[in-house]
Formats: sequence, structure tokens, C-alpha cells
Amino acid sequence: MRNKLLSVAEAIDPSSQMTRTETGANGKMHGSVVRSIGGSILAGEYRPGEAFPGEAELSLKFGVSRTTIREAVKVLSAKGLIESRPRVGIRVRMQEDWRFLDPDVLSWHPNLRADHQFRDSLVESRRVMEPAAARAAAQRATAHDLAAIEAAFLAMERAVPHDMLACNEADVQFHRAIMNASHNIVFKALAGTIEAALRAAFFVTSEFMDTDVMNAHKHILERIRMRDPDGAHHAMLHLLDIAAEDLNA
Amino acid sequence: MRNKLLSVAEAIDPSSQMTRTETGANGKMHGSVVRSIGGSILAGEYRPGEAFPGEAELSLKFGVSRTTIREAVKVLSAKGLIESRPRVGIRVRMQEDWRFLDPDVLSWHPNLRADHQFRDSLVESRRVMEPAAARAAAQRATAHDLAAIEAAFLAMERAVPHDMLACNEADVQFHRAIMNASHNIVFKALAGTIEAALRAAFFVTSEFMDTDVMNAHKHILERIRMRDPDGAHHAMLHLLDIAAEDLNA
DNA sequence: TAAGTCGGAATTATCATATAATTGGCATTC
DNA sequence: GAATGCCAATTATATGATAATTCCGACTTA
Repeated sequence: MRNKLLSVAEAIDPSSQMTRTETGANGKMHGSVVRSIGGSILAGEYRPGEAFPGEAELSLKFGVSRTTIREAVKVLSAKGLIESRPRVGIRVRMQEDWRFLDPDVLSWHPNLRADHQFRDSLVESRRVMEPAAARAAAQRATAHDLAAIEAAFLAMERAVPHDMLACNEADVQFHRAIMNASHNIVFKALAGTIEAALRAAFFVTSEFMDTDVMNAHKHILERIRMRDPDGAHHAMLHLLDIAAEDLNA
Repeated sequence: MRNKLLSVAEAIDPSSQMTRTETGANGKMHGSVVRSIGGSILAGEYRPGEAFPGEAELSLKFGVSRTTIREAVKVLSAKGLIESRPRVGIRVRMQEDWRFLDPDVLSWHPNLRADHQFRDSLVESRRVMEPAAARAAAQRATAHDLAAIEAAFLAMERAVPHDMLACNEADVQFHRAIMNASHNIVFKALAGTIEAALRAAFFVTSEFMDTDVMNAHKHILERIRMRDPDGAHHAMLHLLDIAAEDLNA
């Protein structure tokens, strides 16, 4: 196995993390309530359809007004986690209705990093989608798109020897730039989710930035620039393969 | 081209459509406000970062209390469409922050059906993801999963001669059941999005339910049941191909 | 006895008003 | 010119009241 030159995984305190696109839920009270309840639900503390405290009770529990509770409930409903009806109260919805690809919902996952099912799912879906996005990018990338991909690559090259945080950030941008260059709305939307998941889960891109990995990135950029769809597809698959290899080792 | 035996597209009034998993925004006032504002934003009536009416103004415009407006604003913020800060007011966020895969957001799209970019994106991403999901299903489907897929197939077979609505519904369920059988969280989450998009856009599965299409479905079910990943992958790809062929003809 | 009907009550939905917290921008100061 | 402090606009939260919804049980009826 390759040397583990860079791994940001252990370097940062997970609790301080926040998805880049997170809904403006910062110091606001209703934001805390949303995170708290959302976390409880994702932790499985309530079964779908089961009884759930009413607005009055939650108001007492969190020490905020019913107004604030209601705003939190509205947000959680918007994420598909709960539904609330008169006379019946608040109920947790079935998992299949949860907006699991929503960056906020992902960030409420109690321990994404340890969730093997999720990690494997993400790896599997990336192996499918990112090569397809690279292929599309090779067909449709504009000069602007190419510049964005190259900029991210150059930032990686510049950062790799000394700044692993900047390097991982540039890596995320590299993958996002390719998704954007695909000009496929679904891929672009998924880029945000994948990015959020990687950040939240701290296997940030799961790449260790050695020579092989850097070459793989360079190769992808070249294939896209040369308008070689099959080559781009294959190159991206190769990158994900060696990254997964590292991850499993 | 095959005969167009069934096409539900023209049969239903789009305005009456509602995604199955839509957030409980029905007769409720705040729900109407959410849909109205959401629709305006998706229609491009406001540019990102541009001025937006404040809570007071919206309250007047819609003839509801500020409380109701605020709940609507919270929902739209949760979908990533807007953000609202004291002293600055409400602003539309950049498109890349919109939760485009959220069924509600999709349903607010003013004319999804005519949006070729979206239609092509969806077809392209389905061609990538669904065969992969079928492959995974062939590897991991439980007896329960298989029963669900078969039930959907039988419902299709039963409905195909006389009830095109039920048939399309069963078809959606067939594809969803396979996504679920993949036991991949990302695929499962995407099933909801794809389903909502198909419903919202009215090229419901874009399949016309002739003999070829029914055989293609049957073949997928068989390959999954026989635990043949490559076969399942190929069979799903074939189905999407003949469906796309119809779509373009 | 079974099925349908109706009303009460619990809960959310909305409203109106008041007060607190936040922050962009202006004025002031050094 | 840069830093600091104040002001005002806007959202954030609180409070209390009323309306709308609908589950559930009681009652009626065949």
C-alpha cells in the first residue's frame, strides 16, 4: 500500500465541523432546536409513526416559546423527517421519506464516519456517478469549466507538500468542478451532497495525495481537456479505485 | 417505433399533481405561500443576492400574518432557496445551493416537462444509476426485496391492458423497489427524487408498456432473482434504452 | 349487532402585538 | 485613514388569544 502522507481525518474536531452550504442555523435558537431534534431522530430515538412530544411539551423541554418550536418543526417537516397534523400531533416519518441527500440531514447523522453502510454506499455511488460525470465533462466542458478544474488541480499541486487541509479542500473542488462541467443538473446537485458527506464524515475524499494520486488527477484533467470521454471515464474510475484501495488497507 | 399504447402524459392536469412524498403543505396557508414564493424563485423572478421583499411586505402581499410568512421563509431556507438575516432581509441564494433533488423543489419547477436540460440530465443519470442499482440488487436483494419487485411487476402485468394510470404507478414502484433492493443509501434516497421528477414532469417513466417493455421488465426481475449482477445491469440498461428510443421518436 | 352520524375535545394553525437581538452603515474619534 | 461606537432597520423570539382540523367515543338507526 501507498504511504499515508496526508490524512486529515484525525486532525480536526468533528463537532466543530459545519457543511459549507448549511442552512443558516447558527446561533439562532430555532437552529439549535432543529439540530437537537434532527439529531435525536437520526439517532433512532423515535420510531416512525410513534408518539412524539407535542409543541407545548417541546416548548417546555427546550425552554423556548411555542413560536420557535413551530419554526423548528416546519424546518424538520421540510426535510421530510416529521409531519405534524392537528389533533394528532407530531410524528416521525418513515426513513424512505427523509431527505437523506440534504446536507443538513447528513450533518445531523450522529456518527457518519463509523457508519459503514453509509460509507460503502457513498463509495459505490461515486464509482458510478463520477466517471459518468467525467465522461460528460469531456464532451461538454467549456473553457471556463476547464479553467476551474485546472485551477483546483494546480491548487492541489501547490498545497500537497505542506498544507494538507488546503490540499483536501482543493481536491474537493476538483471533483466538484468536474461534476459542474458535466452540465448535468442531477450530477451538479449531487456534488453538493457528496461534498457535504465527505466533509461530515471526514474521510475527506479518502485520498492520500501521493504521487500516484496526483498523477491520476492530472490524467483526468488531460483526458477531459483532450475531449476524450472514454479516457476521462476510465481515468476517474482509476482514481477512485486507488483511493478505495488506500481506504481499505 | 413501437406503438404508443399507454401515455399518461396528456391525461392529467399538471396543476393537480402532487409528489407523493410532498411535505405536508396542503390546504395550509403557509404551504401556499411556500409554493408561491418557491415557484417565483424557480421561475427566475429573482436573481441571487438581489433585493427581496421583507417579511412585512410579504405579509401584506399574501394577506397573512407575519408568523405565517416566517414559517414559509423557514421552509424555503431549509430547501436552500433563500437566506434571511437581520438588518439585511431575505436574499435568494445561488442556484448551486438549492436542494435541487428535493421533491418539493422539483415540484415547484414551473415547467419541468419542457425543460430539456433537466429531462436529458435525468435520462443520463438514470442510465448510470439504475443499472448500477440493479447490479447491486442482484447481489444483495433479500426475499422481501424480491417479493416487492415481483409484486410491482405483477401489478404492471395485471394493469397494462386496461388501466394505464395503475400501470405507470406500478412501473414507478418497480424501479423504486429495485433501488431499495440495492441496499445503497444513496440510491435509495435518489429513488424518491427520481420518482418525484417523473411524476412532476409527466414523462412518467417514459415507457409505453408494449410487449418489448414488459419483457424487458420481466428479464430484469429474472436476472436479479438469479443473482446475476452483470445480467441485471445489462437488462436495466436495455430497458432504459428502448424507453429512450420511444421518447425520442 | 353492525354501521353510520354527530359532537366534544385535543392539537395544531393562524393572528396580533410587543420586545429582544443582530448587524450594516454612519458618524466620530484618534 | 483606520479603528471605534452608536443608530436604525430588520429579523428573532415571546406571549396570549382565536380559528381550524380531526380523532375518538357516544349515540342513533336499521
